[in-house]
Amino acid sequence: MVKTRVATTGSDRDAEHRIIAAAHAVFVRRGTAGARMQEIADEAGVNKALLHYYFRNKRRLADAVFQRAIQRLFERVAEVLGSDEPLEAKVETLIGLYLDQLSKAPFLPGYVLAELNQHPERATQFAASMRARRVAMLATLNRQLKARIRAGTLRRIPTRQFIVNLVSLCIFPFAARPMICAVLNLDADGFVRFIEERKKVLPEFFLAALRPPQ
Amino acid sequence: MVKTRVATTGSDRDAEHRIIAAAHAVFVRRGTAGARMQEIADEAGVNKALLHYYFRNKRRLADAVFQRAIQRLFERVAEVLGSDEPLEAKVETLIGLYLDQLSKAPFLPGYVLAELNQHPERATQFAASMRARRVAMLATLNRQLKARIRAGTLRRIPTRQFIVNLVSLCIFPFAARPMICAVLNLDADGFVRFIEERKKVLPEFFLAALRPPQ
DNA sequence: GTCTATAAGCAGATAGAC
DNA sequence: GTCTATCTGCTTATAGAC
Repeated sequence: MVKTRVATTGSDRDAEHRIIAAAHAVFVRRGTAGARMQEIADEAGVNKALLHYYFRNKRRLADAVFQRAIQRLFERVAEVLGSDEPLEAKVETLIGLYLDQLSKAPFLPGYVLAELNQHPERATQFAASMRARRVAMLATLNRQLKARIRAGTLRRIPTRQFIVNLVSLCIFPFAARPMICAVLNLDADGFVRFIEERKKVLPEFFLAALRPPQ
Repeated sequence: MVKTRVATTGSDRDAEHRIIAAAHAVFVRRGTAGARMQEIADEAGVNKALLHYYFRNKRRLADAVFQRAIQRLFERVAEVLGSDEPLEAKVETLIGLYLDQLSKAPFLPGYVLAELNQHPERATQFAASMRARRVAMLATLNRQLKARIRAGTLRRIPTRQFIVNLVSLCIFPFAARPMICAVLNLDADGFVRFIEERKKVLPEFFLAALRPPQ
């Protein structure tokens, strides 16, 4: 008997979808080693055995979740970085995009970084899923920077340092959220306001750093 | 019978010291949930039971390691941030100190961030160990920035954004090391060179961002 | 496809000899 | 203080009914 699929939105479609959504939530907050299949089953509203039916074992489920996570985290960002938009506009677009996107998934960066540090094989998985975009993105950006430096309208900076600076300033506050909240004495609401403030301050700050000397 | 302590250096003093050094290594690379008492015992060259003799259980051992880690990561940094050194010098000192220190313990930031994200109770522990320095540090820095902004020798920026920017640019490259190596196609040696380059580029970049408009 | 029940393995923790 | 041996409980994974 074929089950009739009702067109519903989002998280309560079919069991498989509910499971991976639940797995995402649990892996993100506990890390792969800390996550429990039982907790995922509970959160999905199904039995533990069903997780194995769909994903065979914990490892495969974790792989699927990680793959989804890096896709979410970098898909649109890589597009923007590699686009032909002028440099200043690109920086502003990227900061806005990142801060908005991460505001909606503030624990994603911490999860991805932890996975990459604790499971070396993830780095390979990550590299593979980046390979397609990596080269084009670097080439475009490199060309833009070189041209502007030659024209004297940009402070001299290696492309890779430019990228790492930009990404650091966007991602770190989320990855280090508990640390920042402790040091700056912020509650959840205070952190939201901090990020709102950051949306205004960061583009100014970054663009100022790019202006040539004198 | 009292054991005669021979004055040796570093890691092979007594069993307790060997255990915590081993625990540090294992917790840092696996995370608390992924770490195994057996692996720690092996790395310390003692039996599992001895870990329990000295630290009673895994939780207490993990607490001790985490406490050590945050102390190493922030002790000297907080001193510099709260000192009365002039602003530009302070920035240069801090960047140099951070990049040098983290070059020697490149996995520490990833571990601390992961712990803070995955174990909410750690945030409390962290906040407690910061409380002493936190207020003084913020006050000193705030005073410096305010004075310079009033004098027109500094771009207007909220103190907390200043701190987060500075810390992001220093710590993130280490916390995201596997990610950065994948995107920039660096091996272990390439990463070291990247950081060396960064020691020169980052102070310029950061100080440029602080210069007032016009 | 989804469940219940259970097997199999492992990790943390303790008892007790030396 | 340090070891060997062992227990207990938990977690993943499977068997098999519906």
